[in-house]
Amino acid sequence: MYEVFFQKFNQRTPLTEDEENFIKQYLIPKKLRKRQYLLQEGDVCKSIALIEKGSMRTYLVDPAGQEHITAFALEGWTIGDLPSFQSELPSIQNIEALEDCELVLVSKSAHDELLKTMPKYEIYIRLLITDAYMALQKRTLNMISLSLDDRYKAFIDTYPNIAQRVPQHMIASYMGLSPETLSRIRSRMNNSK
Amino acid sequence: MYEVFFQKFNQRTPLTEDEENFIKQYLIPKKLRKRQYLLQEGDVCKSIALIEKGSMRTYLVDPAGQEHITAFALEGWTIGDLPSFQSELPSIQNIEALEDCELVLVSKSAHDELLKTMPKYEIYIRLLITDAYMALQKRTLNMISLSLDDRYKAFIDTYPNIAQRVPQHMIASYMGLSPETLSRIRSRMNNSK
DNA sequence: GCGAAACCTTGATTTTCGTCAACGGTTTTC
DNA sequence: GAAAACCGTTGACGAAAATCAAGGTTTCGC
Repeated sequence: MYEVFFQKFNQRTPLTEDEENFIKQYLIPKKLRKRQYLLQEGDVCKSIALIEKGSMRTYLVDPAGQEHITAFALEGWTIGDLPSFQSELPSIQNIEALEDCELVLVSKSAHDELLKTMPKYEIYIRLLITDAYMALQKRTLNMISLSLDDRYKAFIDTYPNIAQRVPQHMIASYMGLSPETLSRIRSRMNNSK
Repeated sequence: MYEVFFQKFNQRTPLTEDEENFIKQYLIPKKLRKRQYLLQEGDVCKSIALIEKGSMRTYLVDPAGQEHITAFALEGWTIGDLPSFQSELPSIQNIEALEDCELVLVSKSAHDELLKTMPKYEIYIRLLITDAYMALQKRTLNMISLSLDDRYKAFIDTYPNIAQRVPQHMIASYMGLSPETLSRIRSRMNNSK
């Protein structure tokens, strides 16, 4: 239990056994079945979650009622809606399990307490957010500067395991495309090689 | 000198006078004339910069040779290329002064030293990156889910001062549009009200 | 103060992607 | 095990934005 959580933590910020045990007090395990929600729009995001097992998606519903996937997450990734988590205001996003999931939750109060009492946790969080920021920036740069074909290639290269486990129409949604267009990109790529 | 820097710092993490003086040792003032560069692609981003006065842009040149503006920054904002700053590897972005600028630089070594010795600096950086992440996420969500007209309105609402100080073709570039398309959006908006 | 850039707009044409629709194959579900 | 839902592909069409081109205005540099 919590294996992946502490593996990821130690990767960035090595912990003693005592420190691990101290943190464990604050962690809450949670299981979600496929299609269950960790967060629904309108609710406050009360926890950030590390995925021990399974996969999830975050999505947004636009004014026209269309869904747009904004993030995928696999084992070892941390998810949550940061604006809602920070502000304790209702979220506009949804987070749903794509497969049966085992999660480790850190509630807002636990998070605040750990930030206050444990410098290593503060460092860990800073590194986590820094990485998230850089990944998001890379995504934004790709979105702006690459052709569709190259964006799809970049996605496959960066996240080969997502491409395998997630239906294509969701990848299209993540890329901001219609499923038909992604299908055509793929057939274009197959023909030209 | 450093007024804006400490105003922003104190806003998030109040400092005593001694603490301010401690940090001041690490700060380097720098002036840039319009069109001068803080960072050019291929170089390592050696400092993060707070803008005391002036405005800047960050841009990327794509494989086809086209420029894409990825960020604007005004007084009180902090800029730099995080992936390059963190990794000390060459950057793929350029940061250029749009007006004459007065900057406050924190070098990588100063940054690392401050992180190590001063918990309040660590907190400040975490909050800074958290805000940057949330702003970038909001931009990404808008990009994916809104119509062009609404995206432009959202930009104007969020950054009215940028819209005033920056040429429209740069805003078009930031939004990933041709200048002509942005011009037509604007005339559409004027006609319908 | 004058010439040259830079900037914004408008029109005509082309390209690209979304939408609509139909089909076949696979997986779920009861 | 059959019906239903889901999924990916393909074709025809239409809408939206890019591109190309030209003209008019403002700003900048000397």
